[in-house]
Amino acid sequence: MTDVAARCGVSYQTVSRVINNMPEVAEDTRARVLKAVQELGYRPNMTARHLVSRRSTVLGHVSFATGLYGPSQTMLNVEEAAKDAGYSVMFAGIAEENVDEIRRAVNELCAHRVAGILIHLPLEIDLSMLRNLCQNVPLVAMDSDLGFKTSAVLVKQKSGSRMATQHLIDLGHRQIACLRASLAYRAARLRYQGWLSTLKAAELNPGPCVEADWSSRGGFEAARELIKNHWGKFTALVVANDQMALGAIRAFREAGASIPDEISIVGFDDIPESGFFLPPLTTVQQDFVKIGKLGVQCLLEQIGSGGAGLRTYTVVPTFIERASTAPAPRARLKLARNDK
Amino acid sequence: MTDVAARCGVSYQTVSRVINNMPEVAEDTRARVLKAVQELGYRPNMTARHLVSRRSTVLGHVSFATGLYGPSQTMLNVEEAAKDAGYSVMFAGIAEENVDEIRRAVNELCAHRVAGILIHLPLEIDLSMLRNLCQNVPLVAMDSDLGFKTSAVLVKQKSGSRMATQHLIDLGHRQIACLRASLAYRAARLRYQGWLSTLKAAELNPGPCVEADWSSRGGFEAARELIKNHWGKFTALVVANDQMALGAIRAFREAGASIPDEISIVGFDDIPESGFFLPPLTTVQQDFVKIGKLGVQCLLEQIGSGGAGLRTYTVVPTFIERASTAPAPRARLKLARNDK
DNA sequence: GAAGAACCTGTGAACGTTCACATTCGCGCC
DNA sequence: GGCGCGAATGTGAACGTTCACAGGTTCTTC
Repeated sequence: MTDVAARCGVSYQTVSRVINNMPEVAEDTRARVLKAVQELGYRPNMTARHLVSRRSTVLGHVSFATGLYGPSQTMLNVEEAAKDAGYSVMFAGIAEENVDEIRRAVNELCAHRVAGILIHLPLEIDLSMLRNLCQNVPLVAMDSDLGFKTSAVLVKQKSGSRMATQHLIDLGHRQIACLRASLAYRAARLRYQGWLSTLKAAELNPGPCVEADWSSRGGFEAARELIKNHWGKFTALVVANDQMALGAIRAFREAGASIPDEISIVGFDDIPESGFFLPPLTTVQQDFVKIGKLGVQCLLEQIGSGGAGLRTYTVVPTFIERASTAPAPRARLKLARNDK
Repeated sequence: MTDVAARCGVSYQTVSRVINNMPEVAEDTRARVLKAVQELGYRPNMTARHLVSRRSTVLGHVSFATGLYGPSQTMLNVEEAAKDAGYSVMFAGIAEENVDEIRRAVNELCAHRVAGILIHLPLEIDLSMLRNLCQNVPLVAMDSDLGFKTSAVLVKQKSGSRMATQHLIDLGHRQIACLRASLAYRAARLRYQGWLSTLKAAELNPGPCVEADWSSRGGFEAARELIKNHWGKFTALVVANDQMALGAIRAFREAGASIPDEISIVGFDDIPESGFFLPPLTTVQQDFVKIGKLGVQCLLEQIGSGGAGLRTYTVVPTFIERASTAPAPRARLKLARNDK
C-alpha cells in the first residue's frame, strides 16, 4: 500500500480510502490510485485488515468428512452463499465422531478469528463444551443439537419420515419394516421416530427394524438380514437414506423379490442418482441448497446483531414419488377385484 | 497475550516462547504461563502471527462446486492431509466454468495470503493468467493443466480408460461404444482418447460415441440415443463415469437389453455405490485419498523449498471387475461350443 | 576471583492495515 | 478581508504477534 501511495504521491490513507471506496476522495486522485493499484498488482492484505479492524470476512464450517452426499452438498452451498455475501469459508472436516477432534477443529477456527462458525454435526452427543470454547463467536447449528441454545437451521426429519411411512400406509401396506442408521445420529433417530409414530398413529404394529451405517454396503447387508430373519413379515420398507436403499434393492432383487410388486421401498435424501435406480426410488428430498443458504443467512444475521437474538430456521423436506413403491400385494388383489 | 503476561508477571515475549514451545524457558515459568493460558482461555491470534511472521498456515483449494463425487472427495482428503500437516484449508468453489470466476476465486485466496494454492480444475481452457496472478504463491495443479509449468498431481486417466477398453476386447467384444463427457474436461478427453487409441491398437473400428454431462440423467438420455440410433452396432460400452453408467444401465434395462448378457458396461471412478448397481458395475477406480494427500504433500514441498523445483506426481487408477461385463455374445457361443 | 559461557528474560521495532483526529485548501458570505 | 465551512488529504496510534537483539543471572573454568 505504501508503494502505491508513493507512486501516486499521496498518503497510504488516501489509498486505503480508494480501496474501500469511501466517498471523500477527489475523482482524479481516485483514478490515479486505481491505475497504480493495477500497475503494481497490489492486493489488499486481508490478514492485516482483519487484525486491525477486528472483524473477519471468513466463516468457519465444521462438518463430517464422510464424503456422504448431504454433508458435501451442504458444504458447497454454504461456500457459495458465503461468497455471495462477500465471505470466504474455512472448512474443518471431522473424520471420527469424537469430541476431542471437534474441540480441536473449533479451536482452530477460533484461533483464526473467523467471524462465525457453522456447525453441521448431526450427532446425539453433548457438545455443550462448545459454548465455552466459542464465548464471543457467533454459532449456527445446522441440523444439529449442540446441547445449549444456539441459532439453528433444522430439517424436519421426522415429518419427512412420516410422509414416507404414511405414503406406504395409504398404499395399503400394513407391515412396514425399517432400515435405520445408528441412533447416534440426530437425523437417524428422528427418521426412526417418524416411522414409529406414524405406525402408532395408524394403530399398526411396527415391523422389523435393522440398523446399518448409511452406506450401500451397510444397506445391502442389513436387508439380507431382514430377508433371512423376517421374510414374510413385511411388505414395505422405510430406509434411512438413498445409498442404503440402493443396497437394499440389490439384496431383494438377489433374493428374487420384485420391487415394487412384492416389496415397496422408500429412501431419504433424493441424491441425483436415485431417479435412476432400478426401479427409480421413491424418496424424501432434502433441499441442501436451502439448508446452506439459510445457515449462512442465519449466521450473518447473528454477526450483524452482535450475537443478540437467536433464531431458528426450519427446512421441510419434500416427498418424491417414483417407482419403488406400489400398493401392498393384498391391496392390489382387492383393487383388481374392484376393477371387474 | 499481554493479559497472560501480566498475570504471571513476565513479559509478552516469554509467553510467546511458551506458546511456540521454544526451549530456552525455565520449567516453572513455562508451567505458570501454561496455567494462566488455561485460566484465561487464551488462544493465539493466527491473524497477527501470520501478519508479522509473513507465513501462513492456511492452504487455498479451488475446485468445482458440482457436488460430483470426485471433486468432493478430493476436497475432503486435501483438508485432512492439510490438517495432519498443521494447516487449515480455505475452500473456493467454482460454480460456472468461467475464467473470470476462477480469477476472482484465486485472487481472493491470494488476498488472504494463503501459503499456497491447490487448483483442481480439470478443464481444457487456458489458465495461464494464473501465473501472473500468483507471482509468489506456490501452486499445485491437481489433475489439471494450467497452461504453464507448475507442480502437479496427475491421474493417468488415459491408461485407466485403456484398461477398461482392453478388458472388453479381451472378453471378445469387437464393437465397443463410448459414452463420453464433454471434451472441455481434461479427464473426459483423456478417457475418450484412451478408448480410441486402444481400439486402434487392436485394429478395431471405434463404435458409436455419444456425449453427456457426467450425470445419471445425462447418461440415461445419451444411452437412449445410442439405442435408438445404433442398436446392434455395439456389444459393449465404455462410460466416462459411474453416475452416467447408472443412467445407461437403466436405459438398457428399460429397452429390454440384459446386462451383461447382451451388453457389457464399464464405468469410471468407483463411487461407493457402484458395487450395488444392478448389476454391480465393473469400473476403474481413482484413489482420491492418494490424490488429495499427494497434492498437499507436493504443495508443502514447494512451500518449503521456496518455490524451487517443480515436481509432478502421478496416480495410476485400478481396474475393478464386477458383474456388468461378460464375454461378447458371439464369444460366448464359441465358449459354449468349446465346453462340449 | 574474574572471564566467559549458558541460560533465561526483557525491549523495541516491525508486519499492513484501519480508525480517530488533525491539517490544509479554496470558496462564499457578511 | 477575515471568518467559517466543507471537501480533500495527511498523521499517529493501534491491532496481536514475531524477530533481532540486548540485558541479567548463575554456573563453570582457569
